[in-house]
Amino acid sequence: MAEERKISMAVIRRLPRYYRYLGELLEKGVDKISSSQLSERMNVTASQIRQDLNNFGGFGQQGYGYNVDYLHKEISKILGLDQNYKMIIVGVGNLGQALANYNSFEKRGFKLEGLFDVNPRLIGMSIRGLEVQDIDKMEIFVKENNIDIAILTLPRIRVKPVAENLASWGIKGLWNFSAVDLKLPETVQVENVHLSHSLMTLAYKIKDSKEEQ
Amino acid sequence: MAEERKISMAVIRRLPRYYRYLGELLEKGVDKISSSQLSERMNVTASQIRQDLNNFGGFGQQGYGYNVDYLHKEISKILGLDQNYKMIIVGVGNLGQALANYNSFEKRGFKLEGLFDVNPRLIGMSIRGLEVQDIDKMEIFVKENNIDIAILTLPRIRVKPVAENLASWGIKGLWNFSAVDLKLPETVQVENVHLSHSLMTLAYKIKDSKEEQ
DNA sequence: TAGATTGTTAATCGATTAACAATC
DNA sequence: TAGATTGTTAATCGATTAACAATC
Repeated sequence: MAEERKISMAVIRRLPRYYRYLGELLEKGVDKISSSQLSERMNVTASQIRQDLNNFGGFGQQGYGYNVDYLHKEISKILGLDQNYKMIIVGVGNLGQALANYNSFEKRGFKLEGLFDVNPRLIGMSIRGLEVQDIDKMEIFVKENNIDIAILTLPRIRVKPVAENLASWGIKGLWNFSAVDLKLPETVQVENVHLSHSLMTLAYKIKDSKEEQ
Repeated sequence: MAEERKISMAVIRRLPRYYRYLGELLEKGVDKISSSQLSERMNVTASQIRQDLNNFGGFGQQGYGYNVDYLHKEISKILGLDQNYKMIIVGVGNLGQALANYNSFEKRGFKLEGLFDVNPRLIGMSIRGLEVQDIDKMEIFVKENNIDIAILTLPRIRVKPVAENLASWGIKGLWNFSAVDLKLPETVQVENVHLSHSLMTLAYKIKDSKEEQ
């Protein structure tokens, strides 16, 4: 009964990249690929690809390789992309608006259902057919519509209480764009996008490359 | 002479987080902290903090701990935040506009100097005092103004040639928001922000947490 | 001085790579 | 069948944690 598991985050974070490359191959009409061919394209070792995939099962065929379409579908299942997710955006400032205008998330089953803000100037505004609502209405909305994911694009000071509320209302995931580390019950999954960290890392890389000459 | 180096990216990517926590402590007026106090706040081991810092030198004092202000400044130097960086945004769609409106980057020395797009409807538009310019004018602009960093927020198909041009014009870093892996001469440093990857990872975490119950 | 906490070495743990037997 | 390539075990490498001597 006891499923051996606990796959490392390092592996998981490589899956979207495999998924992307396989999608591109699919578009090009390539129907089979070996781990070594893929490794060359992706600049990783063939060994790593096989190890990564074999965490989830044997998707290939000895002597042949991997069927691109099949592997692509399997990875999408592993990542949970065969599901649909209902999302809301909390904080409709610049970044929130930008994400609201993205339509590519919907292709993968991430459906935007609501927009919320405290700012009266924004409330009532419409983005891609959705009206920005007062954040006071969020509790009822989340509960009634069974929202899965909240995109947090609000000022860092306001994030903590909002996240805690959302957690208590049964949200499953938070996509957090604020420079705050959230400590929440483990019923809620948090994925952080720390843009400032990323930019600082770029600064380091630039500095470091100069020093190497 | 031979400086022993090559610090792993794992270490580097933790530095901005240390930097952030130290900044918060500074705001609170805390002037000293031990690795174990910091480790508790940050949810990492004290040992890791000391190891990480000692890659760059001894910033603490036995029996005392670390001076918050000093350590904060030192980390900022390590990351290269004591420098100024001139940036441009290439692709002034939703995300490009959102980033253009961010003012917090400037506080750390990242100065936005120009905006570029191909879309005639966007050209001439003004964001925070900067006019969107035709991408044709980018070469001269980058060279004349010694631009350090280009923020790439353009459609994935257009990224590759633009990145290659920028590289040849002497840009030092690319902050790439498109789902493309760039292969460029090592004079150019690339930092990717793959939002779609991040969202897929969140989907996995949600799926995985459900399965665990 | 005694107590505290660093800097650093050594031990452990995990992740990546290499190798090869299994098998299509 | 022979050739190719996977799945998987074993070897290596690197990163994290533990331990403790140095020292403030």
